[in-house]
Order: sequence, then C-alpha cells, then structure tokens
Amino acid sequence: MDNCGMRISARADYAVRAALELAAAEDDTSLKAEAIAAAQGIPHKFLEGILGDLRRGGLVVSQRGGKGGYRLARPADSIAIADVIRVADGPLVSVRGVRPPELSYGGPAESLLPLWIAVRANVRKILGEVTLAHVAAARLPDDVVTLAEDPEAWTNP
Amino acid sequence: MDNCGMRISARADYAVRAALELAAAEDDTSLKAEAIAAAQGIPHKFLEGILGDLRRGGLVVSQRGGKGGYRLARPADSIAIADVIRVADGPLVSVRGVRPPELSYGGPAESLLPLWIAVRANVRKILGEVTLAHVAAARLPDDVVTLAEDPEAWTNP
DNA sequence: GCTTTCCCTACCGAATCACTAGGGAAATGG
DNA sequence: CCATTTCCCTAGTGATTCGGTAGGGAAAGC
Repeated sequence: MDNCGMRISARADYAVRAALELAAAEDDTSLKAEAIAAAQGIPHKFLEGILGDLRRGGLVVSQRGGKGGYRLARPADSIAIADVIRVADGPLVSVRGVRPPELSYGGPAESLLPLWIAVRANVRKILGEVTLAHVAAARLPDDVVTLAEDPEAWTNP
Repeated sequence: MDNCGMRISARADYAVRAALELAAAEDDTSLKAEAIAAAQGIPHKFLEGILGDLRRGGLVVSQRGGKGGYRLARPADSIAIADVIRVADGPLVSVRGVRPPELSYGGPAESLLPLWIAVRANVRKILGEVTLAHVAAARLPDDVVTLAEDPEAWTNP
C-alpha cells in the first residue's frame, strides 16, 4: 500500500539525466559513460546498459576506444523527454501492464477508459513538448512553467 | 525494457472500479464484496483486501452479516478518483519511489524537478477534479472530454 | 600491441505484484 | 441459542520486476 499509483522508474530517470548531460556537452565532444555516471551519481555499469538502449533506440551514437564516448544522434531540441523515456522504459503510461486502448470496462466503469486516455494525453502533451534542450538550458516552455510555479503543486499530499 | 514509464497498478484500477460499483448502487443498498467481484471480474479475495483499504481510508463503510456489504461513506460526487487511488495505492506520482519534492538533481538535470512537478500537478488536476459520480454517470467534466475526444489520444505511440 | 572504451550476456538478491488460504469476529434470522 | 452470512485479519506464495553487479569480448586509437 505504500507504493504509488504512477511511478517513474530509476531507469527512466537515469536515462533522462544521462541524455541531459549529453545535451549540455553538445559541441561534438563525446562523453564517456564513466564521466556521466560520476556527474549524475548513477551506478556506472547500470548506466552502460541504459546507454545501450538509447543507442539501439537511435537517440545516441557511440564510439569506442581512447577518444570514445557517447553523444546525441540528433540536436537536443529535437529530442523530447518522452522519446527518452519510451526508449529506455517502454510506453509512457499503462494500466495493469497494458496500454489503455487495449482495456475494456463494463457497467459503471465504462467511462474509466476515456479518463485514462485523457490522463495519458496530458502526460504525453507535457513530456512530448519538453525537449532535452529546454531542460538542459533551464528554459521550460511557458505552460510548463505556469504549472510548476503554483506553490500548491509542491505540497505533498 | 518492455514495461512502462508510468503505470497504474491492478490495485488502483480494481479499487476505482469497485468504488464505481458502489457509486452506481448508491441508494442506501450495500453491495457484497462477492457481488462487486463478479460484476467487475475481480478476484474476490483480492478485492476483499482492497475494500479493507478503502474502509480504513474512510471512503467506504462496511457491515457484516446476512444483509451486510459495503457502501460509500460520502456522496459519490465528493469522492475524487485521486482519493481512491491514494488510499488504495499510496501517492499518485513518484520518481524512483520517492515523491518529487524529496528529489535533488545537479548540473543540466536541475530543471528536471520542476518538470516532474508539472507532470504531477497535471495528473492531480485531472484525477482530483473527476469524481466517482462523474464516471459512474458517464458525464466527465468538459476539459477531460476535450482531451479524450482527440483521436490522436487513442493512437498507441 | 597495448590501452581505452564501448558492448554483451549472464547473474543476483531483494522487493513487489497479484493472488490465495484459512480461519476468526460480528451481525442477522430463526 | 444457534446457524448462516458476511466482513475481517494474518500469513503465505509463485512469478516477475527492479536495481544493480561481474566478467569478458570487440573495436578504435596511439
């Protein structure tokens, strides 16, 4: 009972932070996994696996050898946070392990499906519009800033 | 890698559906756990545990014996979906198991915190304004309907 | 050929998830 | 009082996932 309705996994969090380090260093210099791990306090071998996913997902390119490392495959302003999470951790939102459109509800729960869809659409809207460049430059889009400025958004329960 | 960034657990989904059955039956008749389980296709003993949480959370009252069962402790239009999820499953949104305000990020990830806060605020806004009465009557608030009407919201990714 | 770095597979303990089992306690009906 | 019904509580369980480790192999550069 002490978990949470919706959680962002360590994988997703680490993936985004690693991508942000790459976005910040973006001037053709590539960063080594070990450097990213140190900068963000992420276990190095665990991070290697995540960076592999980002590479297989086409978000990052890698180079081996002495001057090797990772860099973004595309400009930072063309990679949304949602892209990173999806590549590292699968679909953005799911209910009981399946994606909302695959659900079917009966009786008074029938309108639950459109509700989950609305929640998902909203999460998509935010995480799909905010890019690595936005976060790395600490310049979030206006609507996101508005949401985050509300002091009530920072209170716990 | 095939999970999801944000998931709604079976507990939360079941809890909301059970509460919706109670909301629909709301004319002082109480429903037995077995009846709710059958109506929504939820494993009966599992549901009993969830109903216990709802009772301890003050959302539901119970009565034992032949004419016993469960009913809502308050009118259905005063119970938000968020209330049900929180009681059944803990905080609405968390990152790596902790709630956003307890996080601390460094370097280019510094603006990640306000981003998670904004996501959480948005989820709260929807799930906090939609009540059991809304869903049970299939009359969602206008802004939620608008979100759910967009055909793009129903496409997978 | 040597170092550096990425890359891959496998493994691990602990926790969590979704559920089940079994019985005890109260309310009702007779 | 007794039987039935229903909720209530504790404990357990198999499967999966989570977060992380270990070890070595393959390529790039000097």
